[in-house]
Amino acid sequence: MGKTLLYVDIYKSLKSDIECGTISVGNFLPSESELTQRFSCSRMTVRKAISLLANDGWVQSIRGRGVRVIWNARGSVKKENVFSVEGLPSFTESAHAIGAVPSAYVFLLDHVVCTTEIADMTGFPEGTDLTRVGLVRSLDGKRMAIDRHHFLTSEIPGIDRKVATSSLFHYIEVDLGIDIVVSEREITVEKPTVQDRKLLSLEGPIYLAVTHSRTYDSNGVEFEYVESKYLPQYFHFFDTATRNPLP
Amino acid sequence: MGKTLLYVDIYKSLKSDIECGTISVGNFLPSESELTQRFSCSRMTVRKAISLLANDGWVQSIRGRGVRVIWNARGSVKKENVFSVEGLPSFTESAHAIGAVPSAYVFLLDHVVCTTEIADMTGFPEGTDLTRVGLVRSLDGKRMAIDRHHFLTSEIPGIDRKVATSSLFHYIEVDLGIDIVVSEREITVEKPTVQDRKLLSLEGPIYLAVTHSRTYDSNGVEFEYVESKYLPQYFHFFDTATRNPLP
DNA sequence: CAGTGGTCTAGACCACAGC
DNA sequence: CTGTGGTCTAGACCACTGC
Repeated sequence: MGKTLLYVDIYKSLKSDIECGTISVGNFLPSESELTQRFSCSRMTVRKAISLLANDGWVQSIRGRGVRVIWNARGSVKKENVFSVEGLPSFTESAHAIGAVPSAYVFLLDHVVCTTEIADMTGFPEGTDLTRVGLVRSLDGKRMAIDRHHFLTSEIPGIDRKVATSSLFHYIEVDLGIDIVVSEREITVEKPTVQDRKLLSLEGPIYLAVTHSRTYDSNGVEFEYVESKYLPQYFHFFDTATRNPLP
Repeated sequence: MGKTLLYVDIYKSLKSDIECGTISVGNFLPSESELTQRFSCSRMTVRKAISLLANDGWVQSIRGRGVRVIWNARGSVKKENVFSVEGLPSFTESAHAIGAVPSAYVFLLDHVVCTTEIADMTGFPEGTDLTRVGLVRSLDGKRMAIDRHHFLTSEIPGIDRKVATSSLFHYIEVDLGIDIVVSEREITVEKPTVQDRKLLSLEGPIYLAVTHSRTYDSNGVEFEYVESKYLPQYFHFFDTATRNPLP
């Protein structure tokens, strides 16, 4: 399946060296010229691989010195019992990563026509048909999050209870053959609504971690808008930021 | 200061076209070959500029078709009265961006030697001298966040109450001439401690949005570890994620 | 089919760090 | 001074899109 992209090979090789400790934190990667020889490729290909590592927060390039491996938060938290919200893994993938058994309960599944109000919120064109899916996510039987999806029905047709309960990501990526390419996400902290309280059996005062995101396929079409609300103890988000690009 | 980097010029030019609506959401940028002619440069330089736009979440490349402008959350919230936690702006910069008057109260300023426990938390080497700074941040006189900094004293010496109260970022970047390059950040939602409650005058049950981050300079040295706790109504975080690089 | 972006090569000059 | 990464050129072939 996997076409062998040269820079992906190099990326994986270097990342593996870092994860295994062959190159430890604070030390430098082999120089670009050394890597071009080792992999028999051009310098640009090596640099592409290194830029992937840098974007992931594994390394930092220092002009005149080399490329240094830096501390990476993901490594140290990996095996703890927290549900990590990072990159674009599916709920099921994230659950398996921490050895928990995921399940889902469908509390909503219907169709609506996109109104002006919904269009403002979701970014979908007015008048289009949207599939709404409401899910309560559980880990090892304990309810921990609510997902409220809006799907563009023309792109993601045929969602039923069975699909919604198993894995929406799997259905979209494998069954429909759609590439999930990019997602914009906004994180806030809000009080639960009355419905939230019922769905998660919340009692007393509490706040939820809320994410709103829009997902695009490889054709640049937005096909999903989703609001997720997490119980605070299950919410963990990692980010790597850079301060520079535009002076 | 402003060396003219070609790809930064192209980046700014295209970004300006998008922000002004010259190229609106859903439409395509000029093709790479057209841009190479317009800017009299090689294709790689154009692609570098486009990759910056893509990393910022402005556009999405679609093979065989072009580069499409996509909806961008930052644009629609820009002028609202929310304090945006995004990229690596300083507190003062973010405050000015929404037209609010920032202020700070120093509740802690001392030195400690890095113990094993602190080293685990912050990532600093054991035995080094650390400068601790505790701040309560206010917007227009209303307390909204707590910052607890640990600075590597050897890299960031001379922090006093005056520096801490005005702008730490300005002191580090301008006065000390240190480039802030990259920062790793973790976001969670937690209950306030007793001290948090006193500092923010909190009453009743509430949760805070918490970020932990490590900041590195251009030499790859971690010089700052900071925990920030925000009142929920002031916390907004934006992120663009991609699902691909490593199959 | 022509046009697009994705990958890749083989060079070049520069700014900077360390000796 | 050498070696490093940062920028940039001028090509090439490929996979994919739309006509």
